Amino acid sequence: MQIQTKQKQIIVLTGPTASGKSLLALDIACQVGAEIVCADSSTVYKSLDIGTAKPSLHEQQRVPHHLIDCVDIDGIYSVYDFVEQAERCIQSIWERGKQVVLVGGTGLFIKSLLYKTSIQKGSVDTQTRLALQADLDKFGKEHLYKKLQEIDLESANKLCPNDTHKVIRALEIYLCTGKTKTETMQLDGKKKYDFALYVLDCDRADLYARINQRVDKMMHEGLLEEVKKLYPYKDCQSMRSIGYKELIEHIEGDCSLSQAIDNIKQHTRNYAKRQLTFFRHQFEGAIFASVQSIRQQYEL
RNA sequence: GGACAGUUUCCCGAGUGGCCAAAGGGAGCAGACUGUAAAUCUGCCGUCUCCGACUUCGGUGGUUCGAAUCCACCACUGUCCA
Repeated sequence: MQIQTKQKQIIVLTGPTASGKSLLALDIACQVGAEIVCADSSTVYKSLDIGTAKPSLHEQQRVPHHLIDCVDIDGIYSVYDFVEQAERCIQSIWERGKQVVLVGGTGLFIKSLLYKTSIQKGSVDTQTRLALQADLDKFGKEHLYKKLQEIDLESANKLCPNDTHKVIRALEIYLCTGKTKTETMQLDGKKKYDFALYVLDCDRADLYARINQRVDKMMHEGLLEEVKKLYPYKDCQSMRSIGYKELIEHIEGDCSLSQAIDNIKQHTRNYAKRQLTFFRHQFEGAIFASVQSIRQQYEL
């Protein structure tokens, strides 16, 4: 028996890593007859399997999953790519008369997909970015920050000179489009889809314990072997994911295996906390709920 | 049994008479977030009736106007010699 939901309302399931999103998504998708779209910046990569807790092939057979394994390990992927692909996926799922369950822990991806944003082609350019990076190395972060203050004081005020990452991006937007970041962002904010957004929430101590256990489980499943195999790609964007960069350090002899494992656990916990902060403040109307209560709601 | 070395705030670790509630890092908590986001960055972080007060630097006494810093003894830890 399937419960009745609005076909074009997207069920969004997010929450910190290891909160049980994937399994819940699977069950809900079965229950309402939906397909799953993943909003996860790591599972998009091929070959990153164990460390990203990617749904197994068996699970992927139960319900069609989209946006998993869609980039090569040495490829680059950005929010722009995600939004573009996700929009297409959603469209085709709807055309098949199915509902969409959007699951994932990458808050920025979800936000950019669900709300109107000025993310568009042409505001990014590797050459420009490299040049800005060179400026940073040569003249220092204060110099870059001053430059941003001159062209876009509003953006500069929101940033800290130390956040060179974002200062560079703001300058890049201006250099590529002739418009400031503040100008390009003016039209943003409206909802693009009808959706119900759930944030899986649980006791912090429980979550941290779950994370530790999951890392141990990944090691048992052969994470180290996976990383060893991918070692030649160690400098790729994909390999900066938690679980991979730490084991690379160990393989290169910078730390013991147990130290590397501890680091993975630590970084995952730190990440989970950051995710929670993002969910709390970036989504209006998000429903914070336990896995239990959501299961009840969907009669699982 | 003897010789050194050490004991600092949750952890690591600086500090060797006043400028020390005590550098720095980590953890923790809170926050920011539009094309690297599993990224990048910020704030708080002994207690309080919080522009001031109070209690801390293994323990107990002592020297001093003043001690985490000097002295004595005790406790524990580490290395070395027996």
